[in-house]
Amino acid sequence: MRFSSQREIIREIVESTNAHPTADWIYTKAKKRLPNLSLGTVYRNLKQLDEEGTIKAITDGNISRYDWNTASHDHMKCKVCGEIIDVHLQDDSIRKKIRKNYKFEVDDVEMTIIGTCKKHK
Amino acid sequence: MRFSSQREIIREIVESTNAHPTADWIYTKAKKRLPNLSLGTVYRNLKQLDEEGTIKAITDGNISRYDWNTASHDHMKCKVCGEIIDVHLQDDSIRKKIRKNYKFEVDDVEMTIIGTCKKHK
DNA sequence: ATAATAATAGTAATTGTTATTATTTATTTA
DNA sequence: TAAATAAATAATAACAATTACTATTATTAT
Repeated sequence: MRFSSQREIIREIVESTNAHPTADWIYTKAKKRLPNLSLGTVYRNLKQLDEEGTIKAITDGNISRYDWNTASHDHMKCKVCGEIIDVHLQDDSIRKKIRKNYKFEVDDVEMTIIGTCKKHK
Repeated sequence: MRFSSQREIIREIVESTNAHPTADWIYTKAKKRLPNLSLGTVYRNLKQLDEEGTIKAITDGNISRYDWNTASHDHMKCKVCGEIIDVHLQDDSIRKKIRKNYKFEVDDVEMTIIGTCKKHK
């Protein structure tokens, strides 16, 4: 994969926030620096960055969000405000349990806690 | 909510499989019994059945699937064949941990294990 | 510097889902 | 039982998120 300034800026924007932004949010932000950026370029680069493991695509309802934090962690999603909060809940008991009981090779454990955050309960 | 034969058939179809079908799959199956069923009717009824707690909508990548099993359980998804296998991994240590450490009110814990199933590894 | 080709902008197309509306159907009321 | 009511429907259009296409531009190897 060769250098592109578009991709660099997209990566910087993802890395600048803990808010798990959508492609469109990233596009709007990047557009200020690259006025004739196009949305397809954002999607293509986010996919590439995800594939090379620089960022991680996560799924929120039926839309994609992007996380700079590629280390294993979980999310708590507030159904009132939609905020997605990083949290670490997994221990390796889950992977152990799978290894023990199922013939299934684990790549990743995705866990989202749905509920109400402290600001809204 | 009043009776409709469309909704009954949609519910029966969801309850007939462990394959976590999509709206479109349900539509195709239901269409054989109700030749002028429309896809909007399928979506509307799936939403209603989910809201009243008869079935549970789950998210797979960026599309919706539907599960007759409304009891708390987890999923293992094979990245080769796409199959979603029911599994029970959670114990209440996760909910306990959240209660202890965060001011967050939990409604639901969604956990999906991504990996390779026994048929494909 | 030049050639090869990956990445881009701009745009069209596709997919999954929701909204609209005239008509039909289940339920309530007389 | 028949008429009044309002919820549900089929058909279709609209929508939002994402992907595909193509002529042009930019990066890199020679």
